[in-house]
Amino acid sequence: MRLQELSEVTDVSIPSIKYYLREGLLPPGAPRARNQADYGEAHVRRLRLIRALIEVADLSLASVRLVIGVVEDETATTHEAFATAQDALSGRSDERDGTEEWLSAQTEVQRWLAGLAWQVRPGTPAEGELVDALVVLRRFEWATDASIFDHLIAHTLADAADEVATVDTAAGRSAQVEHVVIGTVAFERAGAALRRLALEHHSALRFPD
Amino acid sequence: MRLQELSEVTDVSIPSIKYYLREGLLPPGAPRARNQADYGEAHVRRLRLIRALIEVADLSLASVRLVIGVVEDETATTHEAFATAQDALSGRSDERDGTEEWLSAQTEVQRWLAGLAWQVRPGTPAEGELVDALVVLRRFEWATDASIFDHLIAHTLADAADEVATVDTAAGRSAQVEHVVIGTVAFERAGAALRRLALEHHSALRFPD
DNA sequence: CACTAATGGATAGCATTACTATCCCTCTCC
DNA sequence: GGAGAGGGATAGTAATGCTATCCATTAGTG
Repeated sequence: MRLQELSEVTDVSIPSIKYYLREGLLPPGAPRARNQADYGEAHVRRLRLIRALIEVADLSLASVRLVIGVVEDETATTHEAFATAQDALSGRSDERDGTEEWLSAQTEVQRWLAGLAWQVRPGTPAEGELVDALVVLRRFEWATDASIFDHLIAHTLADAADEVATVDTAAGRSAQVEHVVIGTVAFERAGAALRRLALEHHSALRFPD
Repeated sequence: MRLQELSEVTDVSIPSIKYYLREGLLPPGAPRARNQADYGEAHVRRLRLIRALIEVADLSLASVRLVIGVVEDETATTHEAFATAQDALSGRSDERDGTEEWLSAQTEVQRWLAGLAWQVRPGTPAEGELVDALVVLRRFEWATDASIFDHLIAHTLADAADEVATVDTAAGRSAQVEHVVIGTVAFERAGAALRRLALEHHSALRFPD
């Protein structure tokens, strides 16, 4: 497959593909000659992964690079790879951490998480996102402690179990990581969208006017 | 309250506040004199809303402007205001719409949504986000139809009902919209974070190594 | 009443991100 | 043997979200 065909199949412009090649997000094609390269299914898949991360997960190219790094790393254990990928998918910057207000919320979130006894690393970006959410809920007098999140636990845990169960143990590490990444990204977006539709539905029921 | 104090209380720099004033996101303070203005609680709240939308919901200032427009509009009905706010919170661009692949997924999503019989407007950004998610799931052979989202319905609907129930009917329109906006933003972020932590937990259980 | 410092208003500059465009020369393939 | 695709390099660009500087005014401070 030549560059132009790759561009047509994936609906990504040639300059963009060249840019991704320059940035090392897309591996170079097999050099058929000094200036003629051959691209295959792997390149199509990689481009689709990049576009999904940019368009659906709203990641920066820097975060996309991290995710791809995990996908390409065949040395880490399966669990390590999944955990690192989840971190990269967050796209969170830690600029807000460290204020008194933030640290107070962090202490509360950590206390609450400890009560769940989940096997998660402390200090992950996901923990930081929970803290961000609690800070906002506190500022607007929605909540004071993290028990406001209690009702999310049951179904979230069940969903996650189902999603982890779909991982094909016979597949290679890269395919497994890619599978989990796509699942995370797509269901996160779908869940948020469905949540907003459900809010609209219930608002229609409660406020018919 | 003077500009500097407002800046200190909200932890937003003076140039940023001036910028928000220029952009009309923050209403001007009460002019105590030709070049001295007085800011109050409403300005603190508004700045917190802006920062929450930027930092937690990752909205652009253009989308923040839309949300604020809804918050300030006292003429719309409660339900109209909520629905419009949900649209603004999406931050989705419709650049991807219209390809054959996308339209096919859209047809499927609309068919599936019709089966739910929810009272939602067709063509909302949230519907577009569901379509985006389905397109990705199809590309990576995760799913072919929207029934992959079935398991999300029950708890999403229950969560939304709870959230709508917390709206204080005695409060003013602006306070109600602000309440719903903050709830949507914070729980969306918290739900996604908790989902990633639950994935890590279940990955640890299934792949202990 | 003098003086430091903040204010509103205006305008310009800047850093980052994600491309996009242009050259230029090589090499392929019909 | 000539059109055209390819690689490599470099430069340009559009949008976003501030940040900096200047200015004349004026408010508190002693």
